[in-house]
Amino acid sequence: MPELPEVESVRRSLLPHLRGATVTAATLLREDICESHNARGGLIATSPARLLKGALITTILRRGKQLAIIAEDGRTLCIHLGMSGQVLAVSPESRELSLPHTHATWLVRRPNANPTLILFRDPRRFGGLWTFPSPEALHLSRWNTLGPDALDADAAHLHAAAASSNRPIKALLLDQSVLAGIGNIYADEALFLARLHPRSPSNHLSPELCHSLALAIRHTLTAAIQAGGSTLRDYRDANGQPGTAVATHHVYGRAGQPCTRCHFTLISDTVAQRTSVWCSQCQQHPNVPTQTSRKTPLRP
DNA sequence: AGGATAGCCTGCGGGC
DNA sequence: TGCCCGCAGGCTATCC
Repeated sequence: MPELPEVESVRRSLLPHLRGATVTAATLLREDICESHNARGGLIATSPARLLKGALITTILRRGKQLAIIAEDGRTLCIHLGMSGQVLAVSPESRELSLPHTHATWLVRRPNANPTLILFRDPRRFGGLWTFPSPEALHLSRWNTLGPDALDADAAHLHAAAASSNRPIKALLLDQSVLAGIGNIYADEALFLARLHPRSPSNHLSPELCHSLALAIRHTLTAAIQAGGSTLRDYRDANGQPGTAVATHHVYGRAGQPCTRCHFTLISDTVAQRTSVWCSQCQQHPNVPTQTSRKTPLRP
């Protein structure tokens, strides 16, 4: 469930705890959730130093659904939350230390501040940690497979990717190599906003429809970030705060309820191997492209 | 080669 | 009450 807006919310809530902080201890409690890589991408043994022990943290990057904590000397820790992962900043005396499925911890200290304990939890273990000697090594061996960040969704790029595929448009949106950051929730929401049927063949989308869709993606993700992300059950930011974006969902989780636009009953079915919800009245397949394709105005 | 599918893993809710 | 089943989900490996 952590998709781009949730991961961005974690990044923003984590940054005040980590920027300018020194990592005084790094502990891996479960070895198989972490992979360490050398500069060429080869696998090497994980150590506290590779998990940033002794490092001064300068910033946290995000690409799609992945985070990267960057140290002044270049050391880079990539974090993927999978579907149930959490990064929590707590007091070192906190009881949350004993939460089950805590796989790694970092003790960090900022100048003139009390120490903070950072926890990585991931009950379902679809997430994980990856260490690299530099941000370049991360890009080389991991982030190079990702498409542009979905916050920068661009009509021309989307159209180019769509034109070469007849997969349903929803499958294209979920493909992280096309656009990084969209998951099941925001795919459905963006398609609703763009009035596109999730089963629309990608190569039937006109440049105008791709423009509407890119706009809808950016709008959906930006609004969700402002709401702190969608908390269905587990999601929390680094301070333990849930997000309120669920209240703004038009379709996800609303099957059987009336469409917020036309009041028809929203339907649910499997598209691209994912439970999908849409309005059969508002969301149409695009007409097969013609010389005189109509512009479809984007109206929430 | 592109696209569909299986499998990973745990927690929770529904049905019996 | 307790058990079992199905489902949720991102991503990789594998198959067609």
